Amino acid sequence: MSTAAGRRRPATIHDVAREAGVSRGTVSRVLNGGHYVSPAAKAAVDAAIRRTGYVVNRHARSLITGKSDSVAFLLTEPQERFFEDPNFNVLLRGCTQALAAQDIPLLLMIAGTEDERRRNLRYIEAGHVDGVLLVSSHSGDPVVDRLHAAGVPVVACGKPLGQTARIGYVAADDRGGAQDMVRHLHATGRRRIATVTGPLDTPGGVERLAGYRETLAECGLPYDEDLVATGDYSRRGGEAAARLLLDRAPDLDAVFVASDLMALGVLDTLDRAGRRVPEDIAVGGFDDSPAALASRPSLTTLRQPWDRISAEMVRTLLARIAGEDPVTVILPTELVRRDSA
Amino acid sequence: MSTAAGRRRPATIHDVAREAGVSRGTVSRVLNGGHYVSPAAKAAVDAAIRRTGYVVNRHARSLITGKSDSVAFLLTEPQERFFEDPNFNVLLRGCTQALAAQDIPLLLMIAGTEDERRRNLRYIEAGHVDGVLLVSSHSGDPVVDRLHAAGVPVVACGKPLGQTARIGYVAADDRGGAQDMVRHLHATGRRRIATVTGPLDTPGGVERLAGYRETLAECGLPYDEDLVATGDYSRRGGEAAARLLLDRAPDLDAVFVASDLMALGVLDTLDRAGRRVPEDIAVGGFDDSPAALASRPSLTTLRQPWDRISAEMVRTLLARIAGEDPVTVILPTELVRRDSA
DNA sequence: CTGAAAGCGCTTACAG
DNA sequence: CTGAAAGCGCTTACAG
Repeated sequence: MSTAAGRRRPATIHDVAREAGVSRGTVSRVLNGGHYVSPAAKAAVDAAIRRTGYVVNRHARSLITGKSDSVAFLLTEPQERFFEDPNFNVLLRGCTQALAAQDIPLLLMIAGTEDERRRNLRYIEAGHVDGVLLVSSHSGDPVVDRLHAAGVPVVACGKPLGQTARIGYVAADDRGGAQDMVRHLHATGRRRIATVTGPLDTPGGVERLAGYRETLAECGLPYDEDLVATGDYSRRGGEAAARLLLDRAPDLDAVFVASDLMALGVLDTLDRAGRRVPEDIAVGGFDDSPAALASRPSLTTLRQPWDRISAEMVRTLLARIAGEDPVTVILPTELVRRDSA
Repeated sequence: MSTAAGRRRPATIHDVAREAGVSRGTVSRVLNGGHYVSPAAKAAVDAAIRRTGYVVNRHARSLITGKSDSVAFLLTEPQERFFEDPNFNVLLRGCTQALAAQDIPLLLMIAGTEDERRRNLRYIEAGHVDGVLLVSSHSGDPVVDRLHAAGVPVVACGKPLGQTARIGYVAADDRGGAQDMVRHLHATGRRRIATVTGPLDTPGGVERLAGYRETLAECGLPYDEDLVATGDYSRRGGEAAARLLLDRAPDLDAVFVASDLMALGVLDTLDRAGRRVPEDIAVGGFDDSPAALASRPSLTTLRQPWDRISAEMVRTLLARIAGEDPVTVILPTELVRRDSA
């Protein structure tokens, strides 16, 4: 086939038509589902396609259909955090592969700077992609509104906060996960259960705190503000929050931390304070990141179903592109028991 | 502008021409560099573009130019390893951003399975991208030959081993980095310096070992096979290699490990064996991954210039697409001194 | 410097 | 079921 050096002029629909002895319209019909085509014609075209090694020219197709048959994966600032998050890789890989199964390429777009954001929005608003998989942690991110205003199908990863526009999203069950963890801590005898939350302008911050609070009530435990500290999803933030908690409530016997990374910081602080985990204080994380396994003690945590999240994002985006209404998908998390609680 | 719901029919070159009072050919000339256009005409067209919000239809352009103005980032199996590698993120992000600066979208392609490989190759060979940024750790990867045979411009990350085809690549100076580390170990008084290599069918495996060996000679130290163990870039592989080394050469006083991840395994083994780092045994890694900072003791290691690697990959690929010959770029690493050596 | 025209490779009503 | 034809939005020699 492709023996000679350099690129050969690729076969066109015209070559296939000549080879098969039919018109170009018939070839096109075979390419697009084979409706209104006789079995004989279809067979001839299929054979001709094989002989000529024909592959459709997507640019020509897109020019006339007005669709690009491609999808953007758009990461808005601050992307650094995501690029350090191993879960992000799982998400990106999952989306790429789910799209590839439908022969849809994924365009990776990073809107870290203002300039990049302008560029990417211009590209998307020009109709160069059929839809957008959006990863944005930014509450009230203007990108969401811009995309919505442009009429571009969008599916977000996680609930977009502070949005008026109704856009579809796929998220893990943050609240349910938090409930599972607090129930577990309670069931193993803990009664002074503290929490380190995520930033309260993120879904994970708000929802996991809500789940914590609800389960406390369910277990007949009082809600005590001294047991609640706000973190920023960083390891250092976890350290500081744990110091604050230890200071305000030295008698605490468990901490539910809204992310594994922060939980590592909590472990550091507890270690320095001479508190043993889990003997004195149980620690539960969230994410089931690789660090959860590597830490000492290994972390009891909640696994987010990133593989299912990516699959659902792609599925619902394609449905949206096909004209369906935006939907919300909430996927369950799974409690992973290790040594810390 | 884009107020109403849904997508508006976007402006075409025709609209711009009418608005500016010139022909479509003139608009096109302005779009493509403004050569052979009078200042007055150019000004009129620029104004019309601004008024109409015109954005070029890339499909139409590509159809006629035969170029896609897009580039693939192709990851061949086993991709899992790369997706766990934080350096991979830096590389991917760097490539995306360097391309974005030229308004060239990056198509992310993962060829993990045979099916995915077929799909991606078909897409690329059909001429749907102008070039490929290739990340392949596989010695003798057939993808390289296929791409070369198809005449698609390619730039690889790291030296492609076992290839007859001459393709361009960008790599860190593995050998020089290894030399720096061994010199450092020697300069700090170590005389029984062992090494844990990477797999010997990878450039990092081969080159870092070569650098180790050369520097031993340079320092007047004998090359002793008992001091060389082969790893597989995994933490467990590092553990096992260290046990082997300790067994064969209990008097060793330093280990140069060809990756940080393996170095963590080495630290585990040394810890269990009761050897103190760095007092009894110095340990040097390679990569400067986040784990290098998090480990105890923190790891002395070699930083790979991933930001420069990505920039050079994009630069040389674009040059190659423009018709230049393939080139090789070797970028220096940097010794990062921390606590382990 | 500029316009008119051809043509890139496809899809899709429109007749038959 | 099938062919002929129009047209998607652009670029690029070709005349002027």
